[in-house]
Amino acid sequence: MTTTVGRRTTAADVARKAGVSPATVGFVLNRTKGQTISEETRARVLAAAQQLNYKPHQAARALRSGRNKIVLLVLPDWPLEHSLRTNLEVLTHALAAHGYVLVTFTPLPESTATPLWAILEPAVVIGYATFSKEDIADMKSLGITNIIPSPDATAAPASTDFASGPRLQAEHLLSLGHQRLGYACPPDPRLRDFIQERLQLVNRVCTEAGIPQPIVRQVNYQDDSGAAAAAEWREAGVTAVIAYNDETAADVIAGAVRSGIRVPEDLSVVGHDNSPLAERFMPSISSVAVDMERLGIYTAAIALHLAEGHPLPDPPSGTTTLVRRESAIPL
Amino acid sequence: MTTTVGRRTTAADVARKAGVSPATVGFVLNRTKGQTISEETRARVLAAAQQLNYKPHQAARALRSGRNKIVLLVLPDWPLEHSLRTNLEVLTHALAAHGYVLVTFTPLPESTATPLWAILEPAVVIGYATFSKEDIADMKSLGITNIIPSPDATAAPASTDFASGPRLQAEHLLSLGHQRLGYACPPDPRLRDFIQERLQLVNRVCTEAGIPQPIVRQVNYQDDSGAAAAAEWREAGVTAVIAYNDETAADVIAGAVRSGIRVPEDLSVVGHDNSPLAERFMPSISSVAVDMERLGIYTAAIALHLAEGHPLPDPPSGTTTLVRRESAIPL
DNA sequence: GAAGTGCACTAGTACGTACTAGTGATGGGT
DNA sequence: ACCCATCACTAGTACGTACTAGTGCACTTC
Repeated sequence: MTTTVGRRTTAADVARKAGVSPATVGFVLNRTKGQTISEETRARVLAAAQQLNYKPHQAARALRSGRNKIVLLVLPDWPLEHSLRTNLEVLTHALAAHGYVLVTFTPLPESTATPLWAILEPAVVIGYATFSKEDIADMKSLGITNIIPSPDATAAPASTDFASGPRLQAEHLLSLGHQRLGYACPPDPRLRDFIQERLQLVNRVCTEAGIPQPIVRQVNYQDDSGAAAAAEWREAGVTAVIAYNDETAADVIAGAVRSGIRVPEDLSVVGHDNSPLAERFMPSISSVAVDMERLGIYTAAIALHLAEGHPLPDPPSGTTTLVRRESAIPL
Repeated sequence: MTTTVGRRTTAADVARKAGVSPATVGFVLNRTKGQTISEETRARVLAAAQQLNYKPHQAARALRSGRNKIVLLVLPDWPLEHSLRTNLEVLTHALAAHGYVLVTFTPLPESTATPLWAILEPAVVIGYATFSKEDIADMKSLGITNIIPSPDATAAPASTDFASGPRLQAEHLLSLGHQRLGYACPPDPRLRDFIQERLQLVNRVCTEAGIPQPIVRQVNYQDDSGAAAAAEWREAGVTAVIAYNDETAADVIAGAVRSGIRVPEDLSVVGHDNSPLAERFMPSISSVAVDMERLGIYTAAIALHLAEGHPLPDPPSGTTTLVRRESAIPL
């Protein structure tokens, strides 16, 4: 209840109250190794810090130690998938457990504003899109070396497992006996590269199985592209469609049903992300679920490995599974 | 290309290169008012800073000036509505335009971890849930006085306009001639207070219109509560249902349709949030759209007002509108 | 020509922390 | 009795910035 207006409590205040030097306070509070402090003094310092409600000034700490406890997550400027939200939460809390703070940031392509990493100078930068050469050079010039995915080889955090999603979609439909597939993707130009990536994985499975590659169509809920695509697929003998994500799957189903093609009787559909939409839609949508919980924890582990030298755990496996629902049935 | 390993470029380096004192560098770069610097010197300093790629050390700046440029957004630990995502993006960029950084944070109820505001000591804290007395006391003890919504009266950022959503839902159904209403909400206990709030707004409209208050039912996609609720409503003569959000609306529709009650012919349904689900669902769901773009800009303006004394704009109005779709028709 | 005024700068310091180098005291070994 | 090691601390400094309190100089005013 000491109303010392304006002045914040510093380590010096704690030192004065505990009757020791500021250095001792630092040793106690930071558990500095290589320093021996008597149990009695330690207790006195701790008590004083508690009573004064001492909180170290982060800016001063960062200035002195030359590093802060910020992890910057750079998100792409494209529509976010539902599952990312879980991922963010898990990542936030896994890092917070070690005193780190997760800051998210979406750079706008047209913006000339300083990227956030120049302002925050985070201990680690995680990119959910890959960084450009210029970005990496910029970061390195700022002394930021902990970058995920690592620019000089070594593993990407989660992309390995993400790759198995499209594979699962294709294999699921093949195992149901479908031989002629369609692929549905949203028209959003920002997604182009990702669509290509997923599509290639699907193509590879088809090639391996000795069936033709899927017929690709863009589908949108704002027009009748869903119905048009469904008709074309039907014409071509397609019996099952792989959708880029659950929303696109819903668009395909809506387009098909509205033009008299039954799902799943006439056309099976598989989505991706296992979003709430997939569970709620009528018919409910078979989809690929990614265990964001474990992936988030793994990403946090990589970040802490880079920042603090924590041991690096093995990459998780089996984080991607297929959830069977109503929208896909055997041929 | 000077590979001065490890050492970062400081204002002193710039000063040396430009042949001036470090103070002058500060004056030029910060456009300190009350200081006159010749045009020639200014240009020389700017050029030197550019060449050395000088970026002020944020921690040092924060330490010296006593304030940083972080705005902390505290998000509640409840399922996020779709619209929030847009809101976040707008807020992030509106603040970034003035050099501020938006950090989001979700405290976990069971967690004993230090709240993020103690670590970051942000210039402004924005809460999308209201803060507890303890939280506010904690912030004040850390010298954080810029809190939104303001603990000592004055306006909340967006809640005013959020309040009109439930009102719009009810008025829309009344205008379609419905006299006996149902209210559907998700069972999530974390949402209880918000459901209560929205429900009361709906109740008020009903009372004003002289019709009975809606019959409230919890609805969930995991069981047949949707079908059960639909049956009970029908029994009671309910012809239209207000849903807490679009997901709940979808649950109601799914439950009704699966048990033979047609939507909208037998039962009209109105959602809230105008999420992608509302557009895609079959039937598509009439819903309340909130203009997150404008609300985000307004929230940023409040934050900048508190942090920098920027002028406070008038609160936006008409940010909430009802989008008519297939799920609600005249009685 | 003395005093005053404004310009264009500089020297130097404080912010709060983490940590290095050092200091006195105690104790063990020979 | 002497030396050295260990313990338990303390004095003091550097981190990079923003800004206060000057300083020297040209130029005007009476």
